[in-house]
Amino acid sequence: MMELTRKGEYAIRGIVYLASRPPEQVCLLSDIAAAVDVPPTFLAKIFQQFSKIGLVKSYRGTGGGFILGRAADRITLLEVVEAVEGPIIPNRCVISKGECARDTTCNVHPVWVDVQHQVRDILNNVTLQKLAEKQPCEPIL
Amino acid sequence: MMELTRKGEYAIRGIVYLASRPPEQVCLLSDIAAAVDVPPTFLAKIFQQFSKIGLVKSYRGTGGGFILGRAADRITLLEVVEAVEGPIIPNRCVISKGECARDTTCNVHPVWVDVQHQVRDILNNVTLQKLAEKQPCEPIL
DNA sequence: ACTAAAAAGACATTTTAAGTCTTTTTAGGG
DNA sequence: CCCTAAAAAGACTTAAAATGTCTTTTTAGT
Ligand code: SF4
Ligand code: SF4
Repeated sequence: MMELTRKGEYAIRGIVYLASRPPEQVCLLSDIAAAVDVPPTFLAKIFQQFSKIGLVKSYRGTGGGFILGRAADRITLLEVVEAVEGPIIPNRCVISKGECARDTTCNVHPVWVDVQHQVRDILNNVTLQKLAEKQPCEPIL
Repeated sequence: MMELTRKGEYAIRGIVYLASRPPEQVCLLSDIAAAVDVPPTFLAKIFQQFSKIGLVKSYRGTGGGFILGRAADRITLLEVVEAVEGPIIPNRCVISKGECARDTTCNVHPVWVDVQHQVRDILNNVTLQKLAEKQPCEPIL
């Protein structure tokens, strides 16, 4: 249950890789796809979605490619995930009031609201910058 | 993303209803299904799964039906959900070490581990007893 | 004009979800 | 012992979503 799809996983890998590159450096989709081991045509679809909402900026034609739409420390994992997977919905009754007729009396409903908040909170506190930075050094065991 | 299936939703509704009935009282599947508005044949499959792992106890033949397998305060929502949906897996790299070759260096991996723990923690702290109890009284606004 | 690259959208395949139907097993009652 | 009520088991069906691919179009640099 609650499993991220491959699309979501690929999306994260791709944009984290982009965040790890020097800013302002335009990256070819084919290079990103090769680096993160994702089918190029599939990653293309994903980056088109990113582009539409401004998470990345695209340049067409010769010398084209992608750069981040904003600084890496101002893009959260939550944004990336929701861009391709849609909103975090542990159960349909959290979509909006009235989705389930029982929601006013149901004792389970608040649990899903809680889950939604916790998950969103975790993902919202992780930036692409943090994800892209190299491990400084292994903790001593 | 992360959406409970109908099967999971139906499973919860069914067993919470059972928990709301007097203990030791055998309930007909058809009655439960009608009460929680779930297709009886589908709920039958769900309760068979419950029965196999002891979450409910079944009696066959005339006068048969279902009762809870344990006291309602000793069955958690986590158990119910995992019984029908499988384990809480936000991403496949949390299934086991080695599922993703990148997991030792990947900065995203610990985020999914965190999500898994938080969600499991929430669901594990809700018992069927809490879910079955009637709202005592509305909080005064 | 030629070429490189992303955008758009139609198409294909596989897997999962969401049930249904039929047959079998079990148990109680007359 | 037979009849009936009920769950168990398993095959089957249909619809939707996931996971891609392929082709054509647009854009931009040389
Ligand atoms: S958890 Fe409660 S409110 Fe939410 S869908 Fe289920 S019955 Fe409805
Ligand atoms: S989050 Fe990291 S470790 Fe997990 S599947 Fe993705 S790349 Fe692998």
